[in-house]
Amino acid sequence: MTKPDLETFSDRVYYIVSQVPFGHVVTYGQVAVMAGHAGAARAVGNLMKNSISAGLEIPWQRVINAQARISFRGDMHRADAQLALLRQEGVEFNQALKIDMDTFQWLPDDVFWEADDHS
DNA sequence: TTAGTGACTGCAT
DNA sequence: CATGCAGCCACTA
Repeated sequence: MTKPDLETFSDRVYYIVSQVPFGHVVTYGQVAVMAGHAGAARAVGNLMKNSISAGLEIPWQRVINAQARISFRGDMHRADAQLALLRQEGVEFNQALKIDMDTFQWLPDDVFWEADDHS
């Protein structure tokens, strides 16, 4: 896979999320690591939120939290939409609204970006 | 340049 | 299993 020469954290995040396969999910923390900024999970969440107002067309619904659940810390309206979208993709939720990560989590073989020591 | 913010996390209660 | 809380971090005003 040839990855674009993206410099900024946000551009990398948007690129990574755009690569998540239909019917699969990734966690905020996972995306942060893949973008070379482990620990920036919270920032990833902010970017997903911004992506909407920015009008970016990315599969933001495929990004969930480390508990394998949709984050309801944002507005419920968005959470409901996310749940519906994922179900449409075939992603299944158990009674506790949790996703079976062994089945649906996207674990790419390729390394996107190595960890950034500074920046 | 600085302070505030939040779609996060892991650990402790 | 459910809360609470203190780090963490890029983005914005």
